[in-house]
Amino acid sequence: MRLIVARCEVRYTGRLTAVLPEALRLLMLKSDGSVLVHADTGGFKPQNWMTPPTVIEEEPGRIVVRKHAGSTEDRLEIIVAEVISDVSHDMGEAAALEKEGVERELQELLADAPHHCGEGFRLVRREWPTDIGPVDLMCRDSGDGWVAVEIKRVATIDSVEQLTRYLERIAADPAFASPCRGVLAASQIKPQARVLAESRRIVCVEVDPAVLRGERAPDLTLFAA
Amino acid sequence: MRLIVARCEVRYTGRLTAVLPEALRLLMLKSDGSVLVHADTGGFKPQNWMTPPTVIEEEPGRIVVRKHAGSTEDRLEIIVAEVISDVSHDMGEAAALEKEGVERELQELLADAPHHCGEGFRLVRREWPTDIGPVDLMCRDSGDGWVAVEIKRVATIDSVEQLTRYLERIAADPAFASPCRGVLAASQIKPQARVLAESRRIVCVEVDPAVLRGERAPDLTLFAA
DNA sequence: CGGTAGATTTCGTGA
DNA sequence: TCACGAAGTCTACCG
Repeated sequence: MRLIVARCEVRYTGRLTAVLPEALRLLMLKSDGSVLVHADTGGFKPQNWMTPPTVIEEEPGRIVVRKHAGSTEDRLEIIVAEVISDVSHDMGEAAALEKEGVERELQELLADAPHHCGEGFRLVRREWPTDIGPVDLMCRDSGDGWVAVEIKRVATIDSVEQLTRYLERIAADPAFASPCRGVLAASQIKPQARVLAESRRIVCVEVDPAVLRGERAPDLTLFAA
Repeated sequence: MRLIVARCEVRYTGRLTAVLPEALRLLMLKSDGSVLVHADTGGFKPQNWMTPPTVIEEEPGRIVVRKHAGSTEDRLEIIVAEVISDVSHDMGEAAALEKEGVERELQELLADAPHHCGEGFRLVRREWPTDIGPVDLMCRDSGDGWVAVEIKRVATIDSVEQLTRYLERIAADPAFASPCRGVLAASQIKPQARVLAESRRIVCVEVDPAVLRGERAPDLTLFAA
């Protein structure tokens, strides 16, 4: 990784046109071809950047980063007025991130305990294929009726639209003799999503990942213990 | 801005739990409180991070970053095994980014020239309010009929869903005596969005921002000149 | 390579 | 503060 602290002007042309007036910034050139321009503020996001694959050309006072983007070309031009610091570090391989708590884990937990989505639910299969994408969980309820379960970490209006599209496709599928209803299961369900879901007769279920993992008893809060 | 190159292990707990095994990485501490952990690969995104507002505690061999996130707390813990480099730079204010070419500009251009959305279109108002959000442009067509125009840079299935919701709300609004049709205007319309739109009798219009800006003549390509 | 869905999305804006 | 929509979203996955 090469780190350059420099007074520079930056121009980007591609999906939009942008100009950063001359100022002191950090230029980060990664070994995978990424180029990031960071200011001392602005949080997470670089002020400007280019993701791999890139071609980097360097000449005194100027760094040009190019990238093919369909029929056109993305171009990041850095005009360097003054270099304060320019160092390189060989970092080798940085082991990948291990994480839990995302939607994938929620789907695994609910697949192992589908009754948390509704009383008497039994799993038929995960990732049930339809012609517009897979339903997260396809279940049968206590009356043997079909239930399509859509799982989200945070359920929004878009989640309801997504499940609605699946239900439309399933309703149009002659393989389904009996009707299929929908359940939206999520750690958090936005109020507007809940309203839209219920207006479409989709059942909303909020699930607590800690309960599913067995780390906390259901129907108990921290204060009730 | 403080730049630390160090062999370190990183643990994050908050919206999820994540662990980065010990490896050589760049730690970026911005003056606004942002903390970013970058590897030499992985492009745009830090391997781990925390956005302001944060509280940073430092002791030998350990940096802890905290942040209030609703009822709980986000915590980023960096266990530093070996420091390779540790430098600080005063960067002052980096002037803001100036950009054009985004959806906002497209909406302004089409508001000034609504006939690009359909022959004889006249603008009634921008950001026409409905109870589920504003319609980008509300127009009248050559026959004095209502037209709701949704503007996107890239139109996807979600864009069609959004416009459909607006049209549903407008149809249910007693203030509209005559029916309102929908037009989806975008620089690029995804094929599946086009199919869904046309199945719902929504007209699709692809617009070229360069033509709207008057930089290029309509109905001419670069090769036709 | 294009399309879809997820993300600790982040980020801005308006109520 | 909350909620919604845009983003040069970026990224992984699947066809």
